[in-house]
Parts: sequence; structure tokens; C-alpha cells
Amino acid sequence: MKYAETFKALSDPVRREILTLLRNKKMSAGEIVDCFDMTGATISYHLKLLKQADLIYEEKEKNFIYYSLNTSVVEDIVSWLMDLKKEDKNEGTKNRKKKINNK
Amino acid sequence: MKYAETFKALSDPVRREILTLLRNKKMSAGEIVDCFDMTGATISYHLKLLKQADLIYEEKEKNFIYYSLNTSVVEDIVSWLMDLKKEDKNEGTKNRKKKINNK
DNA sequence: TATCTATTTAGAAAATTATCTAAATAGATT
DNA sequence: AATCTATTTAGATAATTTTCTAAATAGATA
Repeated sequence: MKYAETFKALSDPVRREILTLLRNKKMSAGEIVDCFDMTGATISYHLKLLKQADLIYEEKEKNFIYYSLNTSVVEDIVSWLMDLKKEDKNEGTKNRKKKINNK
Repeated sequence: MKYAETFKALSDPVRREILTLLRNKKMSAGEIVDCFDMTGATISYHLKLLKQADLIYEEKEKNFIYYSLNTSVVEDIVSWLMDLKKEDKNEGTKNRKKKINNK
């Protein structure tokens, strides 16, 4: 159950906003903090959760820590979601009508 | 922020399990309760959140309430996630630093 | 070395969420 | 009408999450 953590990480608006910020550029923790009305400690906490969920990379440079997006796990979530939409694969007789009149 | 509620709803393992149960068949609240080691009240609470997030439909029949999957909102979540992976579209404004006011 | 700078960790308070029991509701059955 | 059945609502508590301040860490610089 790898994506349990990921879904949890994605459930918070601050963390989603951080991911959006990182969409195109890497940013240091401090730069990210400047985008929010919250303390560095709080943002650090959110970064930790995103990191644990493998949604971001962290890379030390001088005495900054730069964060960037890791989209590899996003695929997993997307396929979990797409699976929800898939039609039943193993049905004998019970849901046949549903199969037939679908699309 | 329509999908805030949806991400929140998806963040709980019980609720994700309910969605999976509903993948192929509609089920009454009682049938869903039977799949878990929890009281009907608790499952009812989760169903309410899934309903509020538009992830399930509810349909009364006799004195049962049947629930079924509504995948239309799932698309929105998927496209939010896919957007994360997209390359920079560059809005032109460099160095734009805005404070984000959540909550 | 001493100190500054960037960031995290610790610990506590506040807010939110998940769960339970008991009671309420509403439709079906006798 | 009285009662049974399926489900939800209310209210309380437990558990988890978010946030803060203060302190700790670690690397860079004077």
C-alpha cells in the first residue's frame, strides 16, 4: 500500500500548492516559505511529508536545501484512479447488461 | 477549489476501500457495513464525506439506500495530477512572488 | 574561533478527523 | 396503529494533523 502515504500527502492544500510551485523550478526551503504566510517550521513539516511520500526530491547546495518535484509516484495515483473507472473484467452473468450497454 | 474536498475524501483508506467495493456493483449501506469491522454509524460518516465530494451517488429503494460510484469527479483529480507533470508553459512574468493565503 | 544563515527538530496547543454508543428518522410489514 | 428494519444524526471521546515558538544543527563566512 505505497500510495496510502501519497494520497495523504496530496490531501492538504498547502502541500498541493507547494507541488504546484515546484512544477517548473526547484526552490530552496526559504523561497518556499516566502510564498506562504506560515513559519518555516510549518513548511518544513509539510516538506517532510511530501518527501516521505516521494513526491519531492531534496538536494543540498551550500547551506541551502533545494526541493524539486518527483512525478514518478504520481503515475501510481493516476492508475489507481483510472482503475476505478474501468469496467468489470471478470463477470460471468451477473453484470452482463452493464457491459453491453456501456459505450 | 473544487477538488480540495475530493482529495480529502480520497485520503482515507476506508473510503478508498468503499470506492473499490462500488467499482462494479451498487451496494446498500448495510452491505457496505458488512465488509468492515466498524459500526454503521462510522460507515455512514464515510459515505457522507464521499457523497459530499461527489464521488458516489445515492439512490433510495424501498427502505434501503443504494450507493454507487460517480467517476466524473475522478477526471478532475487525474487532470490536476497530470498537470503537475506537464512542462513549463511560462506565463511571462518572471520572479513573481506571491503570498499564498490558505485557510 | 565565533557568529551568521538556512533549515530542521522538539514539544505543546489548537484544530480536525475517525470512531463509538445511543437516540432519532423514515419507510415497510404485520 | 404498532413494530420492525435500514440508515442517519447527535454527542462524546480518542486519535491524528496542523501550527506555533523555542531550541538545535550544520554549513558558510568574517
